Amino acid sequence: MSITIKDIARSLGISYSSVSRALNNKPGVSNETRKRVIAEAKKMGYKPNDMARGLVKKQTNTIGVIIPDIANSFFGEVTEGIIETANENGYTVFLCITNWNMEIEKEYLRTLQEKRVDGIILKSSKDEEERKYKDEINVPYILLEGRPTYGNSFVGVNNKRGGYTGTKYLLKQGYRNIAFAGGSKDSYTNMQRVEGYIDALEEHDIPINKELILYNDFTAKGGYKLAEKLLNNDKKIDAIFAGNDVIALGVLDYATTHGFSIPEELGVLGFDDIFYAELPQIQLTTIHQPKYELGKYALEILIDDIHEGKDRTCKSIILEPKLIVRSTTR
Amino acid sequence: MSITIKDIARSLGISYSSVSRALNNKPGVSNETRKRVIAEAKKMGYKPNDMARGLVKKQTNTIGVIIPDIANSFFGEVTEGIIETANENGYTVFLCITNWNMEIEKEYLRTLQEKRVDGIILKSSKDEEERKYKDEINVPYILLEGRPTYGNSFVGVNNKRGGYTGTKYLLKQGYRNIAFAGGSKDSYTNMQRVEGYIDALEEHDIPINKELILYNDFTAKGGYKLAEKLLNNDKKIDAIFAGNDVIALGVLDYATTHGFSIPEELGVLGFDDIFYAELPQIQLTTIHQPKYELGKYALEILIDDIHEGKDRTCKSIILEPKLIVRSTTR
DNA sequence: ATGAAAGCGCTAACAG
DNA sequence: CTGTTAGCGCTTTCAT
Repeated sequence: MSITIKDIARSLGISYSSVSRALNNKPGVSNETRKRVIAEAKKMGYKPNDMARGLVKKQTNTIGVIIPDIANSFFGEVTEGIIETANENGYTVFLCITNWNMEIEKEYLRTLQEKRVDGIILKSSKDEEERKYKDEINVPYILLEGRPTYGNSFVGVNNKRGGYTGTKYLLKQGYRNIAFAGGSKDSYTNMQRVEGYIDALEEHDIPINKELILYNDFTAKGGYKLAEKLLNNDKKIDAIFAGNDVIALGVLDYATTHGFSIPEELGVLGFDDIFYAELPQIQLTTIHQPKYELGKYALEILIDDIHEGKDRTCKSIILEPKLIVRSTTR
Repeated sequence: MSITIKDIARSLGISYSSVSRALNNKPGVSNETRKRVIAEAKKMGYKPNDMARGLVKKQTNTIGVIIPDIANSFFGEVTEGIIETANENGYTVFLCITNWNMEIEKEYLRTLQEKRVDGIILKSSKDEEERKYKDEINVPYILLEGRPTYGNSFVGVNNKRGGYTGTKYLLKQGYRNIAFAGGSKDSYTNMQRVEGYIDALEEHDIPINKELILYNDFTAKGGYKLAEKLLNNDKKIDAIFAGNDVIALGVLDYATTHGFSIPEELGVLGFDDIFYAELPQIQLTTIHQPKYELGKYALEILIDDIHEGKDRTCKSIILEPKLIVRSTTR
């Protein structure tokens, strides 16, 4: 069917190991034969078989990336950083989308290892579960944006700091009754943001009201529902810190369609700084995360881990988030 | 290093072909041994090697997807449809992002074939080039959203119809001096939309003004630049039909920040209906494409092609786009 | 039902 | 410099 080095060896009347050497730029072939081999290979339309090669070399130049949701442009941008950096380094990536489903996540972990990927970048749907993977994962893997685990490399931002910075800013702008519209409770990053939020309030001697800290999921719909719960009563909430930008979009949706004037009557703060946050129609004040860089660093560290092999050191990169002031806060 | 069927055969004192049969649910093993094998495999933490398997079975249960840009949520949603459907069918996908770069695209085509993917879904960065791939691609592949090519399966929407429908609507709403802010000239889909636009104008005996049909690329920045060119003069343009939603966002950006009242003074129409188009702050009137379905059908047809093998028939699915009226048109 | 053996396409060690 | 050979881990005949 498809043509192999044996075919081109036969066609040239030489041994196929010579063909292999020639094609791989290995020493041990005369320039003469090397040229002939390369020419013949091209002529015959030869395409090396990576599986056969991988089988003997025990490496595939392939990595697996597991993320919960690609339509969310936060992950879209992170993924872009990963894939582009991977390609620059000669790796191809298997992209796996879990839809925040742990069963699917585990299934992927299995599949990727059966495909013998050289490494895995994982954003777990349930950060707490990550620790249990230790024994199940036998290739280098790196945790992305979750809970740093002992013994594994990690890349993420300082979420607590982000929560703190954002809340401090809202306070400084005169907001006093600030709610938190979170994503999943299972999300470690989400809870870190909440902790930062609490820290800032306490620093200002504002009592923490549990009823103002709500969770749903990381979608616009979730944000809409939370906004409804928070605003459709007499709680007099004057600002909502959203667990991420997509949630914030949902909050804005509810608020604008229900007559809240923004930013005077209600301040809205997001987290991530996705592309759409800066559209003139949105102008969302938010905590910026360096998304592309997150992906880039994740991949670079993973490659280091792969090269270091069995006794790799555990690396950790924590980037600092940054407040971006736009128009949804006064 | 990693454990193999030989290891588990040795540990059980049986031949490794029996192990293979047991693990693959093939006949030819007693239930007794089958159970023992499965238990032992689990106990030893055995993970089958897909490369070895693929080498003999000549199939990888892997497909390659090549798209220009994942950050654009149009492709994000299409990709989601592809990946989810792939997984449901037991396939894993290599995701390749070309950044609209033809060199990278060709490189990917090579790499994917060396990885012996079972099939490829391709959205080329330059639709015209697709035809040249015939000889270079030796696996089933399907064209996504480009120019249907003789001899290949295809999935896309009726772009001409979309351009026509949108323009007719603008006309009906009383807009008369309608410009087209396109993406790349190399994009067949883009040009089809332009053709539909022209058809509609001609039907109303409105002369075509080439100066009102401009091209840049499929980004918000591109849209912003085109809007500047179109609006910053005395051309009295009263509506802009954008090549896609992201372009439309750029157009809206320019228009709002330069004091044009929308939709009275200027109507804006997009194409795609990405998630962000329906945000209350945006409310973009646009031509809806069934994105998830596009991906889903693409994958399903590809699988059919793969199963049909050498003498596969060429299938083609053309979906109808649909006008969604929101607030950027009167 | 089980085992032995061939072979998928390739790399790498070993002779010559 | 070149050819022979032994695997990589697995599936699949073919015997037994």
